[in-house]
Amino acid sequence: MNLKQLSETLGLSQTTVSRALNGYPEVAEITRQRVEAAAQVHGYSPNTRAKGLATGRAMSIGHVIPISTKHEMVNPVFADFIAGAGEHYSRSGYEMHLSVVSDADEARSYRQLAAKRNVDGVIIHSPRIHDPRLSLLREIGLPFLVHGRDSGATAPYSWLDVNNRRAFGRATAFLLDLGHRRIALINGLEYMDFAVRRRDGYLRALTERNVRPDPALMQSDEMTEPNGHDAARRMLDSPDPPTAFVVSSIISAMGVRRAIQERGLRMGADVSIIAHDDELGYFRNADEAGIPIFTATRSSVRQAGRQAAEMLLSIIERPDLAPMSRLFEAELTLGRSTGPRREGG
Amino acid sequence: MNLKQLSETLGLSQTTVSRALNGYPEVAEITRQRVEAAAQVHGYSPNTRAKGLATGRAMSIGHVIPISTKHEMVNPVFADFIAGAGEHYSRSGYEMHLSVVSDADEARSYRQLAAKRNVDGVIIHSPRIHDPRLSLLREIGLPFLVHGRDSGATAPYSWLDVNNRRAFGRATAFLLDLGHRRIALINGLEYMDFAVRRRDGYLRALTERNVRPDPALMQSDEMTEPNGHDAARRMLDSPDPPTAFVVSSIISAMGVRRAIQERGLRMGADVSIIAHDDELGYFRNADEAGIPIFTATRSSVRQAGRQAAEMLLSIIERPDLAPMSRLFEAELTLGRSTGPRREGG
DNA sequence: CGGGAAAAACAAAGCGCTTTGGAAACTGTG
DNA sequence: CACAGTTTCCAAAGCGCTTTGTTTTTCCCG
Repeated sequence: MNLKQLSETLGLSQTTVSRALNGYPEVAEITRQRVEAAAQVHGYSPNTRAKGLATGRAMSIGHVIPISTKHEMVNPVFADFIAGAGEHYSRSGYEMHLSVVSDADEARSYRQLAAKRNVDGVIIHSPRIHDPRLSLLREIGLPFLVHGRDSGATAPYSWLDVNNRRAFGRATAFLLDLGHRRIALINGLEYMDFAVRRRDGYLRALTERNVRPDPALMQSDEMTEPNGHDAARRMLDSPDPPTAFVVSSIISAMGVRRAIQERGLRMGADVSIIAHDDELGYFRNADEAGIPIFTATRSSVRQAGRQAAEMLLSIIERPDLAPMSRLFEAELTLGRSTGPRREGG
Repeated sequence: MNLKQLSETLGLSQTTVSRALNGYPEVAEITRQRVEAAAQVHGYSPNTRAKGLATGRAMSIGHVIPISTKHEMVNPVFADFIAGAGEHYSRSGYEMHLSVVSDADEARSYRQLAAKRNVDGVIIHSPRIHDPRLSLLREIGLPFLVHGRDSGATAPYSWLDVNNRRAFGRATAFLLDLGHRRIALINGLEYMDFAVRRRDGYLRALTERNVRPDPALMQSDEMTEPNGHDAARRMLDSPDPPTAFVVSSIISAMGVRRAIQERGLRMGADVSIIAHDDELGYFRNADEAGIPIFTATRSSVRQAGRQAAEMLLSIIERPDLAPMSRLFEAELTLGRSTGPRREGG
């Protein structure tokens, strides 16, 4: 059923039916209700392509998911972020367009998205430092919002981020307060902006307390369980092992915990861990009693997705607005994985 | 730049340019090259909405991601499946349309997808038994492919699945061969078809060896790390604990491992685990030496995504074809998590 | 009851593409 | 050189919607 057929059924013109459905004031309330009822009955929804062609709006947001060519891996937080964003899109009548591309094709992918008029805007994930996507999108004039920040950017842009520096500073300070001095950092890849900020926070907290950072205790890699395990294993087996870990992800933290337990050490009692918790659905950081397994800097990536969607849509609706940004603080939640440094530890 | 402008630049009609770009034989090779070069230079790509309107094809595939209202959780294998499917879509000139909906809105979501002509087909994830989506889609005439199967379906349909019954039968038999008799099953939610099949395989293997299944050793829940831990903890603390576990996911298996280690037991030596491994990017089941951490029934969900996309596209291109299906076998890979039953275990 | 303003409905153009049916420009041949 | 047969290109219609500009209908009041 299309608009023409529906209007014939109703004995009205296409114009009137269209206006009725789109809530224009020029049509009598009684007519509108008649039209809406008929649309309901016949299961009519306007053809997206036709509507988009007529309005010039795609009513669709693009997410370009790069595949790390190195490990062919999808960033696990995408799923939750996208779930959050998707919720808001549906509520607002937008759709979600996904492109999965190898990082080599990323630029081309964005250009096509714009040229084909597939989307009204895009969300940029995991920005790097001096991320070329920002200038590219500015050049092609596609509205965008960055999830994260780009410390190297020269022009203003809209973003949404968690205060990574503060979070990791607090986590490190907390461990220092517990008496730890050998504190390791298991970080994400440090060409990512968030990873640099986290390291900054970590380093600042150490130096503020006159603890000299040790490169041997700093690791930067993809945040997988095996990588976390591997790094922790190496550090724990070294002559002067860490007594605490600050870890950029719950997933790597599970690897760290494994390394700890393999060595007969007890997490919390012998070795402490603070992890960053994105509140991924399948890794709820809580035991049966509801107590966090890991002491964590917590910030829901799902919630970030929702807010990012909301911000991007308002940017699209009012392009004249100045770039907007939102920074939220991560919560430091006490769990079972931290404790005072043991004598001799 | 649109078609009209491009054709004016070239001094050709829109018809000719369109045909040239779409590879029709009616246009001279020399002209085609000229047109293609110009398109390249001006960065021309046809407007998707206009093209879709004219052809009646959306060139887009829908994935409806249901959010479990119970736990607000996104199935973690989606990300990898979608990555695989997305790869194939881009290669074939298709796009990917994602809808995130609470399971209550699922039916409406599919109807809208069809009515708005947003997509040419959809992939159904995680089918249940007597899944209402199959008949719904048949009713509205939207081509679809099921990732998994629906044992309760009455009419034929196209699907792609891993041989869950066989995989879990083999895993269980393998443990029996190692001398285990108390074998637990940590399964996914058993209204999902795959979970039922896995239980079937498990039960069949037990009864074939005259081992009586024990309901206390069978758990069915969402496959999260805490759930795996919780179930394993309860079972291990029971008077007659299991000496081995068959687990439906690497993620829950990590919880099982945690419970084992907490009790001072050694995985492999004291308690065995076989897990199903979807080969998720961030949980590569391998240690530094490349040896699997968990003995596993392995089947790449990413690869499944690729193949599912391929199958669905061919169904769309030739709707007259009979329903097609593909069943692959999971590989049983030996890792460090299994060993013979210990005396007294 | 007539006239003008407000309300309600409409016809048609246009969004950017594909595609049908046809015209023009080349071929080669008798 | 004329003619049929190819090649090569084109004008225009149509996809299903929105929206502009207009017409028709209704309403109110002097």
